[in-house]
Amino acid sequence: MIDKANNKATKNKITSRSEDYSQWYLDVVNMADLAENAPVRGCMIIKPHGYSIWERIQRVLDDRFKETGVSNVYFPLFIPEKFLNKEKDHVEGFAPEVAVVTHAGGKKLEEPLIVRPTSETIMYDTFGNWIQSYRDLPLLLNQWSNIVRWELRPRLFLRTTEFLWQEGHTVHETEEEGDERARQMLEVYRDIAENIMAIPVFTGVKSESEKFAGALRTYTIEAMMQDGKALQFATSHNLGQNFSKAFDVSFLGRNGEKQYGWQTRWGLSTRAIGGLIMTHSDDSGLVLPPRLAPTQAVITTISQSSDNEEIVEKANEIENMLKKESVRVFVDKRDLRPGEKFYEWERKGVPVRIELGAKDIADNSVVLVRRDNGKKVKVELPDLPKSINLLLEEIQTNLYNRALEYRNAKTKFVDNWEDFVKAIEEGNFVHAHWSGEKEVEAQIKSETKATIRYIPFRQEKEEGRCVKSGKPSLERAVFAKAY
RNA sequence: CGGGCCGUGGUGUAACGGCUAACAUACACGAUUCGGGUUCGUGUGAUUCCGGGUUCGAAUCCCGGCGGCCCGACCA
Repeated sequence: MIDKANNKATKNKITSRSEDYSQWYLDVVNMADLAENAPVRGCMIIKPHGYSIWERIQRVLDDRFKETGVSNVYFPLFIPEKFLNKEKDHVEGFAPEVAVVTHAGGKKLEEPLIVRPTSETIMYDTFGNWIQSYRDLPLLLNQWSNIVRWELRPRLFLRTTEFLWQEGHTVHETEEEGDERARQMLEVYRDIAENIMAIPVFTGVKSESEKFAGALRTYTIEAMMQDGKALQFATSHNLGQNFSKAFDVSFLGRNGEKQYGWQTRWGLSTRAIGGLIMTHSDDSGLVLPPRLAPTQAVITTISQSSDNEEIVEKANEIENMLKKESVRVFVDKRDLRPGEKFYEWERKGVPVRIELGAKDIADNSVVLVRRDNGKKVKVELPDLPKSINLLLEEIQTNLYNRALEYRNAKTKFVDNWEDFVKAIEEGNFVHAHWSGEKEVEAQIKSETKATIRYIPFRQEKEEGRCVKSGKPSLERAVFAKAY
């Protein structure tokens, strides 16, 4: 059963430039069929480091959310079907992919329940009751949950039928305040992506046809994967009053009159893990940036039965020494051949390996090996805490710079159709003038598979002509083939 | 729902219409070894997806079914 599930995952690929990652990431992640004979793929994250990468992301994000005044809540998994129907764009966007519960308790339900594909409807139905006055605002909430979307084509990590995410929902008194919040949260995501996950991202606005179902505006951060395709890493939506009017999220304003709230919604999902893998990993396995890694350093003992006890004791000593320095460290004292242990921790992406054997004990030192470039360095034991912290930061910076360099090389400005097609073909972020027309956008998509990833926030006004239609344009949109 | 490819031990593959369906890996036992996946031996494990047909003879060819994967529409 397990093997069968693994096999399916193996065929559902995530790739780097040259390799299929399937073989090794199964150590970190396991795919499970949630139901026999159903095209369902969930994504189960096992915990080789004591806790998962997703939990690390949760911790880091939660801290940021709290800093901005957001509280956590949890709403039900099942949503009465009628709720979904209240907002027109929203229902049109999600209806095709919701899973519906029609039977329960051995009986047919009078009103079907849907398994949440997102929680706007059930939350906003409640928000109306919670908010009475402008004094109740802003309402700043976040929910960590799983959701289900019956996509036609699931893809490991990037588009699984069930996935984990965080969805933030806020209500504000004014349009300006709402928009500011939407942009603020986008900035939080950018910060996490770049400074914690070492993934350089671009920020901007989605085009009309790419925006969230029911949103006024969708802000996005986009990353470049090693295969030249773009990945929408996270989004933040300014919902305007679309939902507040549909669900009566209203309050008595300062002027004594009834007003509708201005809402935002922002989310980041387990897709981010897919982005992480596809940004940094190499053919030997996962590569985790130190600030994110659940385990930052692993001490591998190299021993024979005669000196094993002494070496393990030393390893524990070093472990305690590093824990005092807040290094997340694990001791691998298993009696295996060294090579076997080395390969295993490499595959799991631990940033630094600390090798400890008889030779090291003899001269009171250890050997540090970097995951990002494989370089080895011998360190005197007293210098270890300082060296390892420096090394972890160096790896973090190196990973970011490496990804940034790659992305820069994969970002092009073009001004005619021929160059556009070529640049898309080669897998680039392509800055090009666009007439702003939906039809042209659709035509470009059908001819090249490229979609508008974002329209940059700040750009010089520049006169140009749409690469496809030739019509005048004042700004560039950024196109790419995307996941 | 359309287009393409494919179904062989647990897994990954091989086998011209012809020998007991082969190899690798995994697993079990024993020995050996330990600063980059030690080595050797022994062993367990397949009605070649299902049903029919052609043939002296089918994993292989034909028909039907079932199932899977990839590409497209949908999408965090």
